[in-house]
Amino acid sequence: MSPRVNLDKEAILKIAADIADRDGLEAVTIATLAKKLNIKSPSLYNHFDGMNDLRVHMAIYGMNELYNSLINATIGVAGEEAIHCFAEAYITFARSHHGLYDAITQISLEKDERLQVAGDKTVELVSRVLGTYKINKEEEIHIVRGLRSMLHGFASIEKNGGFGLPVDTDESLRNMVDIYLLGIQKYRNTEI
Amino acid sequence: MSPRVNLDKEAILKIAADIADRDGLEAVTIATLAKKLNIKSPSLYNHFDGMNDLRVHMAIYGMNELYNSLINATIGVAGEEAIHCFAEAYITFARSHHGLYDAITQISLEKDERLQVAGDKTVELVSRVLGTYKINKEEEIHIVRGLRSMLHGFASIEKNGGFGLPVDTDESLRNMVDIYLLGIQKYRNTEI
DNA sequence: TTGACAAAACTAATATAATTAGTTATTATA
DNA sequence: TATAATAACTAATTATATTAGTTTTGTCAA
Repeated sequence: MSPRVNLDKEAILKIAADIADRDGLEAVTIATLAKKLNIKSPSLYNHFDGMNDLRVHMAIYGMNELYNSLINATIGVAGEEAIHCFAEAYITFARSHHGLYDAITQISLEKDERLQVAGDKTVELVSRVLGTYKINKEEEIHIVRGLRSMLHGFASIEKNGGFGLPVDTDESLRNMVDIYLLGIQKYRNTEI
Repeated sequence: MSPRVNLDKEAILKIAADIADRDGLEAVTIATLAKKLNIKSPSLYNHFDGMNDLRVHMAIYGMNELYNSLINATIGVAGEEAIHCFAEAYITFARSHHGLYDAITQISLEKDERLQVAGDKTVELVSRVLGTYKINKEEEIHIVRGLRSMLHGFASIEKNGGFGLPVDTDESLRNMVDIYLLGIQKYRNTEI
């Protein structure tokens, strides 16, 4: 009857991400997604175990996309510049992938162990980019957590229109990272 | 027939917040909320203009609750200590109000101007707490944005189980704020 | 080449949510 | 006490997620 559409998970997730980025994450329903794919709602269950499973996979897909952007932005740069590149790429991703970024950040990592794995890659990348700023193992973890917090918080607040004042947000980002890096330097001097 | 329950917005929002904190924000449906209030779903429309309006009001309610906690935590303290108190109170609120915190942070402030107003109070409080660290007007805005980003990002990532490693998160918070404050100091010295 | 099997589509049906329309009861107040 | 506003109600509609059971299609082995 209907010519088999031949979908794979990856293709479906791409479409789902498109809907999310265009119309918001909550616009990705079984119904809208199925319609975009030219199939009926129940057919989606051949590929995903329901809405929950779809959300998990969207998050993993998004994390990998984000990771790729971040890797790309930090190839061939080092030190302070690398960190700024990283930060800029992170925020750029969030800005251009509203819905997918929501998919990444609105999910509890305990829901599925593959989420943890996908997230760990990026955490490790943060750590590598911070290379020269490290002090010791434990301190490194704190510093990585701090940078992740700053970047996610910035992306999230900006997305929701939380930076209302007419002051350039790009400059705020650069300033925030600069201050943090200066802080690490000073912290290191104090420690020794 | 049914004895008039005599609900007011505030009372309803308290119950809604309870459900959100206990079972997650998505568990706050018209149906569950009405049931908790011993009324039928359509009766809720006498108090709120539907789900969207309820979400807006939950966010405003949450912002005010958060603001009160923050005010409370920063009375009678000054300088660096005040900022640490502020940060700790912020994270404590997020930890003990998972669902309500989601209500605050998952809404676009452009949806309703009262959201902007409620948020501005807290932004101004951040600014006051940062008192001594200010440099100039524009710089102040960047610094406030930075601190807000850090705190929200930290709360959000922690809530989703993003800090997986067995390292104390309280220490990470203190460390992050310390480094930021050190950074501001150093930044200020560089500027002059 | 064919036939069987698995994958992936389908239809039909159910449960739950949000919402609207129209009605009834209760409360405050004129 | 009568009335008007408020806030509850029932009934009905639409949309969503999901399940059960069926049909189609493509692949691969005999």
